[in-house]
Amino acid sequence: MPELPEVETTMRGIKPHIVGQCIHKIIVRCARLRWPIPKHIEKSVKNREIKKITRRHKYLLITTDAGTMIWHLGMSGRFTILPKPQPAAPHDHIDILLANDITLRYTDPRRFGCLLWTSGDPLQHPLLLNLGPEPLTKTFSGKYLWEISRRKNTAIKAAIMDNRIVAGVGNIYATEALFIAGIHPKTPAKLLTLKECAALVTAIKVILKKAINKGGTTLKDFLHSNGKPGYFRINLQAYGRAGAPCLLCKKPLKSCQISQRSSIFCDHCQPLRK
DNA sequence: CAGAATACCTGCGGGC
DNA sequence: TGCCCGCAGGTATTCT
Repeated sequence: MPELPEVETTMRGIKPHIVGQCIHKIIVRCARLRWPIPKHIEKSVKNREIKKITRRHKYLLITTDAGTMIWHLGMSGRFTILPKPQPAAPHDHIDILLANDITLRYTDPRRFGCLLWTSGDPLQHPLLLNLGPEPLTKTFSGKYLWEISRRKNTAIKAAIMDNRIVAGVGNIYATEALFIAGIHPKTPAKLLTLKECAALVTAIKVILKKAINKGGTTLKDFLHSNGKPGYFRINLQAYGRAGAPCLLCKKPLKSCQISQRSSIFCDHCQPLRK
């Protein structure tokens, strides 16, 4: 159930095992992910060398000498590195067999993930073309968020989860960042001051970096005989704590829905302005 | 156009 | 115990 830090950790975890390796074969057991896996994928990747793996938004881009696999983990996708072939369990939809005998396995119970292929520049793919800046770059600044918010009536939480505004802030880290910045998630974006936007952007960067660092400690777990890397969770102050006492003022945290997603906040520490 | 609802799936925990 | 319900960290697509 990956957000950006989990995708970043996944990338770092599998990278040393797959880059430079030749793809012996790809086994697709179930092609019905969010979109069907292209039929030609077997032919496209066979005997190709993996040149690099990168991340844009929550997409993992595995580039070979012939083209790029565009991979998304959806809500429940994960990769496992298997040192030798293993029987497939339920939801083990894809295996990539590498020349070094290692298998890169993709498991995804809910099948909200996807595996697509492009022979061109993956950043020009329709799914990636209109994404906003990466949250950990300088482009994503308080001033940027403030300016783009001037014409946005929508709740600030919906705005920071809009991947056209900033790419890769999911429900957990949006919830946490708003708590840290002391901003009510339902505040109309256009009401935020420049100072509040700066605080929110800083909070987003801090929480994402903290999570990525925490994920770093699990990197070694990617190479397992039968193991599953499993996602980590940093200490969360708001997400998942509805009804529990606010860590700042002890009042019970409240819950509400924003864009069909649950949002946790403290109505004392994150007062609503309308 | 913006913004909100809908759709896609399976698994899990809680209540009865 | 077993069934039913609501909920889950994703986002493209469809709607109003």
